Amino acid sequence: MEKKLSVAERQEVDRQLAVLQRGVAEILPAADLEKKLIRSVKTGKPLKVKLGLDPSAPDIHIGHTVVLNKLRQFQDLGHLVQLVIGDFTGRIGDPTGKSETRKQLTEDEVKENAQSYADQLFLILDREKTEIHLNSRWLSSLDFSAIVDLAAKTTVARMLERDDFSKRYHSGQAISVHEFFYPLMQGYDSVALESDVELGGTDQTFNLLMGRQLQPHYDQEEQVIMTMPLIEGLDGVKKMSKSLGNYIGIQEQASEIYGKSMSIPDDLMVKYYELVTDISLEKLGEVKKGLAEGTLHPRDAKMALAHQLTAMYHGEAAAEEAEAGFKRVFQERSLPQDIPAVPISSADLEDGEIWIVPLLAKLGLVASNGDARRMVKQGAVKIGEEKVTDVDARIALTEGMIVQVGKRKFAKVTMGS
RNA sequence: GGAGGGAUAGCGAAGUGGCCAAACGCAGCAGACUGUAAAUCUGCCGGCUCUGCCUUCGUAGGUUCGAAUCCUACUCCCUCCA
Repeated sequence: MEKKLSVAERQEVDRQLAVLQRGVAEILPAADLEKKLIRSVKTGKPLKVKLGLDPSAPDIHIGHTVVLNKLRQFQDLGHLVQLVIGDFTGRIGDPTGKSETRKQLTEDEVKENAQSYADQLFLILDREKTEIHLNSRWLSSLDFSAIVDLAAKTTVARMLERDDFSKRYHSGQAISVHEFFYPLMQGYDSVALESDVELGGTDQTFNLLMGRQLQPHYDQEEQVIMTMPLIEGLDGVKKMSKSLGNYIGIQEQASEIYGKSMSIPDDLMVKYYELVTDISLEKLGEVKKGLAEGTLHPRDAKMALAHQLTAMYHGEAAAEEAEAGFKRVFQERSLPQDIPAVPISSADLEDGEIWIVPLLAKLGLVASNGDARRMVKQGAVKIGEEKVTDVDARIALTEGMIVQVGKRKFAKVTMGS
C-alpha cells in the first residue's frame, strides 16, 4: 500500500478532482480516478489521457469541444493527452449510430486530415502536452493469431450488450462480424498506449469500457472512463454533428459563430453555457438563477453566450464586431456592413433593365428561378428600401444597388462589362 | 445453396394502371408576430420562357390511348432456412 499523503498532496488531489468532475456525465469507476490522481501527485508522473478521433471528419465543431475542454483541463493540471487518429479503425467504419460504409482513406489523406486536426485542436489544447498517434501503427501489424487472441478476450453476449448492436439484433437487422472488431480495436489502442484515462461522449461508453476490459489481459492497470454529455445542435433536438448540418464549427467566421449561437432554442442555453464555454461555476449559477427568476432576459443571456463563444475562438474584438453586426441586421433591421458585391454583365440588360427573376439568380440570392419567383410572391424581396412583389417586374439597375432576399441574404450590384 | 422482402423527392414514409410533380412527417426557405436567426401561426418547398410546358418514383427495355403502379432482364440492399 502507498505511503500516506501529506496535507498538501491531499489538497492537490482534491483540487484536481473538483476541476475534473465538473460537467462530466459519468466517471467509471470514480474511485479509480482518485486512486490514479493520488499516485500521479505522489510520483509527479502525469496521467495519460486518451481521446480517439475519427479520421474522416477533421472539422471540429463546438460539440467536440465538450470533450476537448475537459482534456485541456487535464493538461492544465499537468497531465498528458494522447490523441489517437483512427486511421486504421476508419477503414472498418464505426457501427455507432447509422452504419454507412466509409470510404477508405489514402495515406496522404490521413496525413492531411491529421494536420488539419492538429491545426484546429491546438486552438484548445496545449501543444506541449499532447501526443498524436495513428492507430495503424500498432493495429496494422497484428497478425491473425494476435487478432484471434484479442477477440478471445470478450464474448458475443458482451458485444450484444452494446445498445445499437442489441437493437439491431432484436429488430432483425444485420450485424457484420467485423463490426465487433471496432470496439476491440479502440480498446487495443488503450493497451498500446497504456492509457490511464479515456474520454469520449456518452455514446462511446461501450467502446471505452472495452479498453478497460482488455488492459488487464495485457498486464496493465485498467483505464478510467470519463464520458461527457452529448450536446444538441442548433435544432435543439439532435446531437450536434456535421452530417446533420446543425453545428457551429470552431473555424467558422466570427459572425457565423455569433449568429448560429443566437439561433439555438432558449432551452439549450444553460447547457451550452455549462459545456462549451469556460465561465466560472458562480457565473453559471447566476445565469441559471436569472433565467429562472425572470430577472435576466433570455435574449440578453443568449447574446452573452454568443459573445462568449465568439470571443473564445476569435478574440474579444471580433466578438464585439459580430455582436454589433447582429444588432444592426436583426434588431435594427438595417443593412450589414459587408455586403458581397456581385457584378452583373451589361449583356444581361435590356435598355438598362433586367427582369427580377434572373437578377436574383445571378446575384446568387436564390437557388433557382422558381425559387426567385417564390421569394418575390412571398414578399421577401427588397431592392433598396422598396419591396418588390411583382414577378414580372423589370429592374433598372444602378451601380451599388442593394438587393435583399429574406432577412439574411444581401447583394450589392456592380456593373460588369 | 434455397425461400422471401425491399429500392419513391434532402431524409423518413404513403401510393399498387388515369384525379400523381406524387399524401404525411422532419429538415429547409419565406411571411406575420416577437424577446433573437427562440417559441407560435401561415405559406412555400423538382426545373422552366410558370394559368402552361418539361424531366423525376433503383437501371435498361416492353405492354398500354395512358405506368411510380403491369411484364422482362439487370444492379444494389435486407431477412429467414441450410
